[in-house]
Amino acid sequence: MTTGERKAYKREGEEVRREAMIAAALELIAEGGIAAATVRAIADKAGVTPGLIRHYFKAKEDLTRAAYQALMERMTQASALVLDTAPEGAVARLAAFVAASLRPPVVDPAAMGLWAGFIHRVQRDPLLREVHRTTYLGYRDVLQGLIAALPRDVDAATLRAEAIACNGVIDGLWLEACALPEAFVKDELAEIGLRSVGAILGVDLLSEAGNTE
Amino acid sequence: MTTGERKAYKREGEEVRREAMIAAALELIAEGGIAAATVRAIADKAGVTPGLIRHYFKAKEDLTRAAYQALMERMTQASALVLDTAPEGAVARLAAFVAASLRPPVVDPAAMGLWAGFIHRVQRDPLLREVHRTTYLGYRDVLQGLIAALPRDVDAATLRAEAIACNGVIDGLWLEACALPEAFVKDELAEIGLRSVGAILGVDLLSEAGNTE
DNA sequence: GTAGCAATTATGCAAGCGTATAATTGGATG
DNA sequence: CATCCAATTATACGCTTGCATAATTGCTAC
Repeated sequence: MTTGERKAYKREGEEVRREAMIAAALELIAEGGIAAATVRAIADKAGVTPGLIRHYFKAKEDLTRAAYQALMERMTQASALVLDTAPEGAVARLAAFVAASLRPPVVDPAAMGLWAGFIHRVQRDPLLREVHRTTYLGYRDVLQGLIAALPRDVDAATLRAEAIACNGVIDGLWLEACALPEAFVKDELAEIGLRSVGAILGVDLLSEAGNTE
Repeated sequence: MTTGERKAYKREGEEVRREAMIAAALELIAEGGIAAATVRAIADKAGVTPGLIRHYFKAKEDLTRAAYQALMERMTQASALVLDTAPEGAVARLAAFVAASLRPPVVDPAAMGLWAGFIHRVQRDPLLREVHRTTYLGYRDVLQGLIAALPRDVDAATLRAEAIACNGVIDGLWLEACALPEAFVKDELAEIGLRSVGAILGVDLLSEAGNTE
């Protein structure tokens, strides 16, 4: 049976298909690296045929760009989401934000592999570079806003330097938690992050965020 | 002229050829990403023919592993080198080490792209993973040794946490300096790094390292 | 010098890649 | 229920890839 029959299919809106292809590409890259995200594999995982990818994306590079943008949006949204349900008080909000950035699901080896896979292209493709720049500065601005709300008195230049420094701590610890998760005990890095950011800013974040689930 | 003539060559020792191939692979990955490091391109850059690669490396994966190990050794050696010519005094030595890690040539977009290109394989290949683990912990041990030499009184657990935190700051700032060099003015990140590490440890590193070349 | 072996080059292959183009078909429209 | 177009599938092409294997050649020992 089923000899030479054409595949049955259902028509979908453009948005649905594009998102399915982007999701499929990200999954494949996470699982097997950039090399695994071939047009055929993406089509397969998205439930379509390779030709359709070309129909929605002029070239594979365009799909790659869209996937990177989607990844960055997903990552920053996950961090910012914590603020919606965060307690009141500047110190507590900052603590919640820092801790959330250093715990699952933000800490996720797959996400780091994904992110790393794009870096080389980001360095060379101006469009990807702009996405990266915007995302990074946006994240830092949120952090800087949280720092500015602290009950302290600092000038603008100091504030900027503090935001860069805290962002650096968070990124660095995030990286290590993702890259070598078994080298640390649970929540060790979140605690270290709170202590370090607190030390940089001259604020006690640890007692305020003792049990943020 | 030169029709169908076989390539003239010179015999070399095994070590020479292996190193040439590894160097060629790293250069290609830095320039064009993992995908650019094909067997043919590597052979070309190393001045040999593709077949010779197979002669010295059972499979391309073996060459990849050797290249990663070489990269990691190169990166950590560059950081540790500063300590040989560093001034005396625990505070000054630590300051020199931190500052060196956040300035060229350690801060180098190409090196970061190279490092990122390997991450996915590191996460999956146990041999690469072990190389990563050893390198990371080795670097952190050096840092922890510098911190331990400070004129302070802390217990072992605190020392470990401090080393992790400082390593995180350095890594995070290194990452940002490499990824978005134009977003910071010269030496801005080195200064921020010194201030942050100093704040975490309760030591003033800035005045001690004002003009470290 | 010449014999011999390891180092090196040359050639070929099967598989997979991205892309182009042509043939179909689902589903709204009248 | 026939029409029609966009959405989708199918097929094919030219290239590149990693790898295997066979043919050569530079060097060294005698």
